[in-house]
Amino acid sequence: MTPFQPGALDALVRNLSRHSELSNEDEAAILSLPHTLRTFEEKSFLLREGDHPTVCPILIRGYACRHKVTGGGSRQILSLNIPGDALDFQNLLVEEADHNIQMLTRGEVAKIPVLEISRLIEARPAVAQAIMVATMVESAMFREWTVSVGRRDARSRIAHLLCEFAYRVDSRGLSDGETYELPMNQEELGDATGLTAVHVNRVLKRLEAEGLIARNRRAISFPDRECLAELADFTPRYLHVRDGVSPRLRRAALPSVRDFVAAAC
Amino acid sequence: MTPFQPGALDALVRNLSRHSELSNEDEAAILSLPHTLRTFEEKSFLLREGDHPTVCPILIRGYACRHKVTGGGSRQILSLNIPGDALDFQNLLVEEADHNIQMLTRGEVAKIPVLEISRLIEARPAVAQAIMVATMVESAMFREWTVSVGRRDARSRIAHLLCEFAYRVDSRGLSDGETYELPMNQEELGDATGLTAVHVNRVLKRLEAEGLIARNRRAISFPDRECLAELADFTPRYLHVRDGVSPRLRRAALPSVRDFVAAAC
DNA sequence: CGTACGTTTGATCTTTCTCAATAATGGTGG
DNA sequence: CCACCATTATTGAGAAAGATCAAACGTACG
Repeated sequence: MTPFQPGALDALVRNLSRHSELSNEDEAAILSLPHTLRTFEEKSFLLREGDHPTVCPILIRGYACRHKVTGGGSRQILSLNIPGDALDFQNLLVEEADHNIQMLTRGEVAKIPVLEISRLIEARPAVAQAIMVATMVESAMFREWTVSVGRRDARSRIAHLLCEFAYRVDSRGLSDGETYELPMNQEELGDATGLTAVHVNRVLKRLEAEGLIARNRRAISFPDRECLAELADFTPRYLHVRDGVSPRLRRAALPSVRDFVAAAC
Repeated sequence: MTPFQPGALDALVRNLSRHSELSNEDEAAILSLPHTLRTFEEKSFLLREGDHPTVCPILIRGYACRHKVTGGGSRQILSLNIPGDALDFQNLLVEEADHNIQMLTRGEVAKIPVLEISRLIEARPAVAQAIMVATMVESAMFREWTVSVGRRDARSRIAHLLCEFAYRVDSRGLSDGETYELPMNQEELGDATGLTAVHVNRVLKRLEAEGLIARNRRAISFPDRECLAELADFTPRYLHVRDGVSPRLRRAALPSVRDFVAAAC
């Protein structure tokens, strides 16, 4: 457990800035938030249903997910978290957490005392607003996730998850825009999409055979991104990114991405 | 359009008080928020994807839902709204709404200027907190909805929707605790649960044959609530109601409800 | 009384699940 | 380096849940 690791919260700033305008002072205030850094192993829980959280964990490195388990024992993954995500704005204000947060891979987490967050919110309205917006955008992602699970077939569902993951990773500057290391196995992909691992496998093989994705172990790339997005019914409006994705991607953007960027200007 | 209807915002206060502690002054401040009242017909849109909302609509009478439509034209209903719900905290801070809000029945809506909400939030921290909490609880409902659609079979899914609806209506004192007028047809029930109307019909008939529900047109009652909740895998923790439901129901509560209430004390 | 809308029912077809077995893959200890 | 183990991926065959298509039946309402 390392206290006050300078630079650890860069990713959080990059995350919040995607949706909101932050001044240099705002950014500096976030970066200097007191926190402790800790490594968590793959599959370790950061929060369990029923807990009452007292610190706010920020994912610095690695990947995590939110999930709930039904009475029958099956699991539904509700969202993926990538570096820079605040993992617990969702539970901060309620008595008991209603879902679990679990690491998908080994990674590092910065924990900020809730009190410090409260202080920052009071001192800096722009930061308060940015946190609210980030939380709302998270809700928007939950909604789109429901649409996928409820109304898209297995192929679109998986394609949609891949598109969203790639888009989010890109918009935070975490990828080369070519290849994405998917932080989960086919079982977990099934739990995320409401399918079985077996069916996930068949769909992935089909997408591969159709030339829509290329795989090497868990690394995935998209030879024809536009076509995949079309099939996935992926429109990034719900991600509410202010300026679209990185310049590199903006050039070669999907039509829907282009529209979105144009509309946002 | 009637301005300043006194008493119209009672329902909002009742809603916010379910999760947060509000002083008499806080409640008075909410009740005296300037607003206009308007009637909306069944199926009319209160908000469309792409809109930028400038007022905050509060549902006073009648029922509404949030939904998204896929590229293929199918609809996924994401949540039901009942009197007292603020319909648009979710979109207030983002540039473009990412989903639609549509009346399920005829009803009345109070529109509060966003500016007035901002003022109130600045003046009364407890109200700000209550609004945040209500928004978080809404997110929790989105998540549970996803679990239903992703991991429960048709029977449990519909049963779950019925349990949640009844519980929410009860906890806001909008029912006699016996019979519930479901504000939607079987097509809409299908769009909410990710099923077809035909299959919804078959499941309803089956639940009826099993004695788990009784129907008269759209009015539904639950002869064996406990058993239905069991089958639905319904645990109201995610609704984060502070003191459980009305005293009447608390007496005859489901085991899960009872546990929840006990835990909350 | 006819029209529109919603419900109900039957027959058939598809998608996805389940069960089961086999093949890769990566890591471990010897 | 190799044998062994656990985990994950892949494939096949059969079953089941739910979708689709089509028609009939009610009921409210103009």
